[in-house]
Amino acid sequence: MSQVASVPLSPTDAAEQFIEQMGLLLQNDRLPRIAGRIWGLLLYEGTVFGLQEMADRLQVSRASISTNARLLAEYGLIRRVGKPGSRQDYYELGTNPFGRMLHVLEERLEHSASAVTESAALIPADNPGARARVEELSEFYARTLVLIRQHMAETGHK
Amino acid sequence: MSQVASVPLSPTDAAEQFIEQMGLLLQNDRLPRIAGRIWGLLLYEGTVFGLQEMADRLQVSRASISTNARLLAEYGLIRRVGKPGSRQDYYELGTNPFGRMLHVLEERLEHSASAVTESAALIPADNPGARARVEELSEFYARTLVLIRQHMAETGHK
DNA sequence: ATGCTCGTTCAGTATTGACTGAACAAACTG
DNA sequence: CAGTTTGTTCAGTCAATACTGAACGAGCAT
Repeated sequence: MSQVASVPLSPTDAAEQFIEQMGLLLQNDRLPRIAGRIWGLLLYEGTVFGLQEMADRLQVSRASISTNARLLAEYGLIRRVGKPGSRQDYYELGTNPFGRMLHVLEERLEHSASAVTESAALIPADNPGARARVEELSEFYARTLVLIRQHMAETGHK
Repeated sequence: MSQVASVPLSPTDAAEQFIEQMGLLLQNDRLPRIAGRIWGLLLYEGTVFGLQEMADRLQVSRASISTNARLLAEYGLIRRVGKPGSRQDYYELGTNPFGRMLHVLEERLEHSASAVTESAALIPADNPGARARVEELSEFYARTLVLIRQHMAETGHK
């Protein structure tokens, strides 16, 4: 008989599963897979990890951890912290990480929106149809952007 | 002196510029660049285009147009139409294309949300901290999903 | 100093996925 | 019928980019 209902896995398996899931999931948002795994690890464990420690745990080169941890810290999803008596770099979850995710989304949308708006401005006046259609797209982006911002304000994910 | 204010380009240049912009922009959403260009072309011109015609205009193989036009039609962003007396495939903008974009976003979010929810269910009960954190992420996705759906309902982009 | 322990950088490799051209099938045309 | 126009499929190529290992540099420890 096969298991139908979802059954808790062994502790490490559940962690692995989640970490890999995050690797794939953040990859959809154009982050390197390793960045997603780091994020998954820190979220799952909820504690501080050293750079070397993460490299071992995720079976990945130190170089990759270094690069991707800095990337995530840049985005504010994680934060670099010090540990007294150690000269290693440690990382932990950032404050309000979900808000930071929305922020990243917001920035991307902004970028897209302004690209479209600029394109619209370049359309010759003798082509009102094209201009109207492109402006409609531009407004669509603008509305979506407003939506995200409202959401951030309302949920405290500012 | 360099041009500071945005000046309308020649008709074809404005089109090219916008089309290429769309190519890059949709690429951010994990669509092939050519799909973005097709979308840009149909949105800009607002008329019906034949498959061969698009291949010529975009300087791209028929094979690519075929594949990517079908992809966009799948997403509902464009629509395949017939033309009396011709056996070519023609394509035009779909109805409510912006709503379809939101729909695609919605589907992706759904997928991510359920992946996270399933992962949470696999976490052993003796690790309540991890489970709580993962569930928080799961709820974050759920909230965002609700937001998108409200937006779709409100703006008529259903 | 000398040797460690770190993190970063960089050149090279590997992987992924987009794009193409050719071959094909189906449906038309004469 | 043979020959054309059309769309699709597929194997192969190309391009982008993630990842690695090695080299390096800075700071510690002894």
